[in-house]
Amino acid sequence: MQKQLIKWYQENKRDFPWRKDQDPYHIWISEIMLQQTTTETVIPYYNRFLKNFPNVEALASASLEEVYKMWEGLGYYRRAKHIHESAQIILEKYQGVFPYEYDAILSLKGIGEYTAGAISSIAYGKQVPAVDGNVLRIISRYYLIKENIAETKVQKKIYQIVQELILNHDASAYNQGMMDLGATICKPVHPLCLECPIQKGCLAFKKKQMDVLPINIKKIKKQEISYITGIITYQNKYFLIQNPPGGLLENLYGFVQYDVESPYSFVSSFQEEYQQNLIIQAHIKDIKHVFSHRTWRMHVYHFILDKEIENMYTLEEINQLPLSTAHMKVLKAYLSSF
DNA sequence: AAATCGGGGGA
DNA sequence: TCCCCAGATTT
Repeated sequence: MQKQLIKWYQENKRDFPWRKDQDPYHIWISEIMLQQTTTETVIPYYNRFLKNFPNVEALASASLEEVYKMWEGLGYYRRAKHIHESAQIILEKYQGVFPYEYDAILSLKGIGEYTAGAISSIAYGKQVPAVDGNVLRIISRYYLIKENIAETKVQKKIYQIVQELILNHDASAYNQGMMDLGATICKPVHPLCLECPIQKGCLAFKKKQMDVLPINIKKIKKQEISYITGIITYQNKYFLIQNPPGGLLENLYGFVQYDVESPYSFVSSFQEEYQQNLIIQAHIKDIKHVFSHRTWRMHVYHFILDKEIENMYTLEEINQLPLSTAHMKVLKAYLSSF
């Protein structure tokens, strides 16, 4: 099936800004952004990022906060920290040249087996698999693998299969072809088998099992947290905190919120933490924000301080700070409440 | 092996 | 509501 897939890819490949050349820096940035993120979402972020940080040196010499700002809204913010850290490693350890060896690439921060394979094959033409969600799904269907693709054991098996498939073939075209096939033809639901270039050898199509494969069972329990979220102002300034490293939305800025029931409890909690008194001004809005593993219910209130304290910012200053999407919603709700 | 880490879009 | 998306890292 390799030849049909590669031929199909060469004739039908999608046009993306990161497919204009094979510069490893470009491939790297795109692959990091594309982790668990759709291509349509990435395109504007990619273009803006390269405009601001055109090469490794520019990225390495930027501040972490500037990189976070470019990442604002894209999610999985550790990627921004890792990409910045890796740029500095490339500068110091590899004289600013993106490493060529697979193991060196894999050892960079934020690069796992998939991303190392994608960069190695696309930028350098190496014979390495790049097994992502698309490949797991396509191979599972093609070979009628009725095992749970969420299991490491099954993923290793599929990696081996792909490794043999790409021997003596164009791995770059194969890997990218699988991604395009998965996105446009061999989709998770309602695959377009009649248009598929590798339909002939596909066992799932032959056995009419394409709608039940792949089997992908992962248990995720989503907890729901209810917050009072405080927009705390004094005159034209807003009180913001920076999230501590290691946790959710690390290093991003946001409003204070406590896991309490009422705005009165919020005032008490704030008094205890910051030794400052607050006046409850108004209820703004209730906002629901869903993450992959938890849900926030934010009951947004406006509070007023009786003087200016540390960590207060004007709207102009906030524009320069990276905020999470959740708290960007909070700010917009407040500004549109007048 | 399971948990953690964002946000958006489709059905 | 549930699932998925060019996954990686920590526990």
